[in-house]
Amino acid sequence: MSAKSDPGRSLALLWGSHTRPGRSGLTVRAIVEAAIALADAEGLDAATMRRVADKIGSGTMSLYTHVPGKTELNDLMVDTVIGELYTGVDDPSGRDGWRAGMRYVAERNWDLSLRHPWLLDATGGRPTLGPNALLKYEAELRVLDGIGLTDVQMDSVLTLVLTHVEGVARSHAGLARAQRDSGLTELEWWRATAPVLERVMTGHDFPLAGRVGEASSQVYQASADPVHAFAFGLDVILDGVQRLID
Amino acid sequence: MSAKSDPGRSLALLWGSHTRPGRSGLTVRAIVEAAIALADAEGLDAATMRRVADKIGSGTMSLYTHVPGKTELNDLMVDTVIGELYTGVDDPSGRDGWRAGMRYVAERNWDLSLRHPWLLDATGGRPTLGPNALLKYEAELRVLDGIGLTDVQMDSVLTLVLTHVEGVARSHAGLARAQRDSGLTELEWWRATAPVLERVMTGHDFPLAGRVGEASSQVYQASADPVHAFAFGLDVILDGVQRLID
DNA sequence: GTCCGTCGGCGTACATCGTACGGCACCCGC
DNA sequence: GCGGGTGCCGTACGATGTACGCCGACGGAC
Repeated sequence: MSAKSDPGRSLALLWGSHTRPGRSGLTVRAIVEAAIALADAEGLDAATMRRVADKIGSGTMSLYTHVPGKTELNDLMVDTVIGELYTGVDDPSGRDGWRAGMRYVAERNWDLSLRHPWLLDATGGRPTLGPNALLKYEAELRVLDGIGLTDVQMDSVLTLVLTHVEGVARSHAGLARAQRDSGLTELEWWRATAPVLERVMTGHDFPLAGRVGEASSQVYQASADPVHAFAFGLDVILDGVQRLID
Repeated sequence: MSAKSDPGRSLALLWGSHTRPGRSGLTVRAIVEAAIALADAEGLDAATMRRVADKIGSGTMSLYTHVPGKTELNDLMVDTVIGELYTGVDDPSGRDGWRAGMRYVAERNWDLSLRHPWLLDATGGRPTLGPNALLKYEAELRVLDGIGLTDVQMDSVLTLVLTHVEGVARSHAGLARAQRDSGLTELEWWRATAPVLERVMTGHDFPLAGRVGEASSQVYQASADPVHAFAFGLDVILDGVQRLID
């Protein structure tokens, strides 16, 4: 791993032209798209420099001519898929009221995370100030503009909703990944776990955990239900925001 | 990496005795504690099998006599630090009302994530049904028992609050990590980034993003403020829960 | 007391990762 | 036509988790 870290260069790359080819036709765009395809199909771990290069038909080290390193490639991947969010669909602010607008924002972000689960692993750390990320911020803020919130409150509300979506989406992705890695569905895993858990828990007493856990897993048919958590949490949060506005 | 995955064995390990020594005095407890110390000091990436073994004074492969693999060691680390949550302090349900109780739960979890930032990277996937995790679930549910929520609602509310805390804690940890890795403080990074961003953004127009982003970063003195997000979000969520109860 | 099977401890080896380094060959300006 | 810069890329290094198999020390049977 390199110790370098040049914010200026990263930013310039994010905003620059990705279609200017080198001698063999290699472009930044092609590299990023190959990496995204790999990550979509097999997870972020599969988006290896070697495998990306193979997919493109170039030598591994040739990638470094166009991209400083893995970190910057990740940033490019992130900003690229963020571009999918509101292109070809309605602007979030075109909805009827801030509540419907925020719900729409949440749903679009949720869908994006389902389509690209690796997004959650690739973000974190400093924000990715690419063009599409800024476009997204702008579009989402429009929903909250002019409804009686201060500027800081607008940012806080948006952050709150997005943090919620990210959290439940991460939970969803984690479960899906566990299922893929272990080869066990949620139900199979529970069937293998429950009896051992029962045996090992004898002597201890968890009345509430037992009662509530049982009720929940009965309803969810699983150990957790991110889809339900998404909807429930969004409702509660929007109710709280309502109260903030009044 | 091995392809194995034995829920039964993992559970048994979590609940079993960690103090039974092998021939050279090596115990599961010692291994786990060394790994935690490493992760606390230098991040989860530093908790390598080789480095853990070195710290203990044993051969690398000897660890595998006591622990099936890295995954299971992570689970053990997680359940162990979860044990810190409510030991030696008040039970969350001893508070005055569910609201103060939930606030306490959120704060304890937030503190834990600050003390052990790697926790956020080590969880995810299926839940870690260790003894301390169950104790935590039980203790936290007590806060919400008998206030007019159904069992499923109790689980949903708790999940919502914990998801929020996890999200903002992850944001905090990400910023701290970026600062450590890049050697740039938040302010230094912004000073290096802002001018380039300004230059590259000419021609585009982000009126709201500019206005709101400026106002926020002025108040936070940074690109984001997880501490503020924690408090703000918690208030909003608890207001929403209040409404759910009424 | 002796012997032997079992099992804890661990050295070596392998596939995989990101990437530093340096050589080769092409292409553009003179 | 030719010299220098630059795109391309093969090789090599230090990590990682862990499979495999050897060694040597215990514990029970006689």
